[in-house]
Amino acid sequence: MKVSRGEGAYHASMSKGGKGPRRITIKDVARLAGVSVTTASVALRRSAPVSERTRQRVLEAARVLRYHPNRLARTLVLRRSTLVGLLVPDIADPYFHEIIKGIESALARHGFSVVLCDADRFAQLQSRCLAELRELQVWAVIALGAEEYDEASLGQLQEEGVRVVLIGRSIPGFARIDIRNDEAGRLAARYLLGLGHRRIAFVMGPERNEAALLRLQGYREVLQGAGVWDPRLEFPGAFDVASGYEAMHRILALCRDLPEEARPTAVLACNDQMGIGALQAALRAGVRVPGEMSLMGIGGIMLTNHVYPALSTVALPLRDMGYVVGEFVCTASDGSTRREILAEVRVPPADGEPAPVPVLPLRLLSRDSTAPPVK
Amino acid sequence: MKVSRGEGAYHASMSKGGKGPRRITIKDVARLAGVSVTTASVALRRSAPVSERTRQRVLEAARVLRYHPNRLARTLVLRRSTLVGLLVPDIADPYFHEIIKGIESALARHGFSVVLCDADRFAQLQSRCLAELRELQVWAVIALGAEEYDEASLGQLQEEGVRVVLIGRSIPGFARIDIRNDEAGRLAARYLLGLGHRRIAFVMGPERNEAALLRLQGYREVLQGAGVWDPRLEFPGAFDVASGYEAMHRILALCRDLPEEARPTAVLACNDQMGIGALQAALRAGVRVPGEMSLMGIGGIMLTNHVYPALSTVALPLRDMGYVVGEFVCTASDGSTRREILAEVRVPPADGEPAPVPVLPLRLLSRDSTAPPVK
DNA sequence: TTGAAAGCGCTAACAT
DNA sequence: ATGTTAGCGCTTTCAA
Repeated sequence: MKVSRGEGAYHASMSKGGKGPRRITIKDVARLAGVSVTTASVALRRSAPVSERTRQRVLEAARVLRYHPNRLARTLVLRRSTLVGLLVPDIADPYFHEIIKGIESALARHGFSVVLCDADRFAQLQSRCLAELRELQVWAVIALGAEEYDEASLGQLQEEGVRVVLIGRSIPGFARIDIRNDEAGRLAARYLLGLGHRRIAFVMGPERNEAALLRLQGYREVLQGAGVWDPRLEFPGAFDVASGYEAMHRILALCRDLPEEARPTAVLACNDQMGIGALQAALRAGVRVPGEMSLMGIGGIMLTNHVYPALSTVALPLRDMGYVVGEFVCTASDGSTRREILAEVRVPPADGEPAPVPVLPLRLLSRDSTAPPVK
Repeated sequence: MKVSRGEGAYHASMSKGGKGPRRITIKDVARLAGVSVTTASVALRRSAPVSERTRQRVLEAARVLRYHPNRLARTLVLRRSTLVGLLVPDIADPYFHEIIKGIESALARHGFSVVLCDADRFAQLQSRCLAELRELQVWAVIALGAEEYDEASLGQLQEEGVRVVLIGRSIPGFARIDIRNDEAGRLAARYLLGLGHRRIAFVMGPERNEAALLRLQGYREVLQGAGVWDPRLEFPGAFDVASGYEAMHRILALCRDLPEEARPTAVLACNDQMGIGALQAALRAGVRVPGEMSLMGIGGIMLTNHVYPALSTVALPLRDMGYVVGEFVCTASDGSTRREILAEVRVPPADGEPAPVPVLPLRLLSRDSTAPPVK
């Protein structure tokens, strides 16, 4: 069980751990540097004054031994974890990628690590994931875009001091950060209107999805404002490509039943995935895009640029938002945990505290799938 | 905020932790059940015989208190982590999604959690990620598809007893699991040949990417076997959509310089992303697909089904492979760590031990982007 | 069958 | 400036 300068350290290690060499601990560093464990710790962490000479000795020992601190042990004693749980309904959903990257880069800057939980669209798995994260003593949980949350588990976590942040859905009592979804809907609708379209169909998102509802609301507002809203032009969808495909089928079917002037000339999909599905359905049906029909999505995922014709869309500041979330999780003090942050708009000063809300602009990407309607 | 019958337990907690309620520990459970910590532990883990009555009492207490064990503490004392590091060059790359899902489901079955490290294509970040994972005392590291690995860090990790598994690249001394990339190349080439194509261009992957090289090799073999291989029809690429786009531009330029009969009639991209880029470039250039040019990819990512026309491809058993990797990491005993596993083919019996290699078949997906060449 | 004690790797009082 | 002691939450000897 002795270690230090390595002669036989390897040998001794075999005794306890069972298999594999024991890892280097701060004890080894201390021994090699000829100081106490405390001094080694202090020298390494600069948490108290140490003579420069000893500090160098300790650092040198750590270098030689390739010492890396055991973060689990540190967490245990400090009662401050560096693990953050990321709950995502489907890692394959491109909508989350930029967000995750943003989150990761913020967390990395602060020395946090990400535990990934792909809940795989199952509500039941979500509870298990949350239990797992609790066992791992995570510092925070960031929950992405699920329609349904296990509020009880989430609540318990928060009770226990874990920061919980929701994206894409708000539940009273929980912090939430999101982009301005309603504004995205408005922006897209205004753009289509500006192009000259009057009959603009909408492919909706999942019924219980708040982000989807907000985008729909934005669309409605603008169309109503222009006096061209028609509820019959709103079609159900579920955020996935297939449902966009189906929706477009229904839209085309409707077109056949309608007189020329009553047909929609543009389709706004509540997200890019559905926009891409719709595009595919239109092309397959022989509909020219944007010649006969303009199509657009919301989101700005890379994919929209990789279809032909490239899909117009509203680019959401997903990565920046992710970054904000990461920063929030790392820096928020306990009191401010229950506030909402909406990018793009400064939240009303909730409790006098200066709102830590960066402005994350939405960008309209006018590409090849949209054009003025043929008269 | 109070903890069941918590006579005073809660109170005591506020003293140390600083902020937030203390989490329930096994001590609390023991106290409530009126037994020692040891007995509580034993009852919970069934690690030794306990009277049924006490066991029930402990279980009940744990239930009431909503006790969840601290996995970090357990790891510390048991010297057996439940964390597995996942090193991925780019979480947004769809190629990894199914693999990750497979890995996750296997790991979850065994009670392991995933620490995600998005190395973001930077070799330098990779070292930091690896250091981070070591600090987290991960049980294993699964490294996905990087061209370049920090072999030193990886090696040290393995020295320390961490299981290291590589996907998409082999380094001597490390375990590796992958699909049969060469076979995928062969399968695609044979299919195109079978369709009647004789001049088949190939868009290559990154030069140092082993999976890419193997696919290229399979393609060459088949074409050479048929006596139709032409090195001038091999174009550089980098696995991303943009490089597929560019490659197709070059191919089309070549077509203009070539006499009718010497022009390629099909393009095989080394992965789906480049196939999609090539498709886009072709469509944009007014080339009919598959009328004038057949296009296909390798991989079988969802995306191929969401472009128009749907891209033919070779579906790789990515999810299954991921699952195999996960299982491997959880179950492998130390001795077998340095073996290679290739799906689809039984590895040569390395050391007499029965090869734990499932057969994961490749599937050719013949879709709308490929057709016989026009004569 | 149960409990007391020791210790995993680390850090923070509190001495010295 | 440095070392001693205690303890984070847990499990496992080893006694009782």
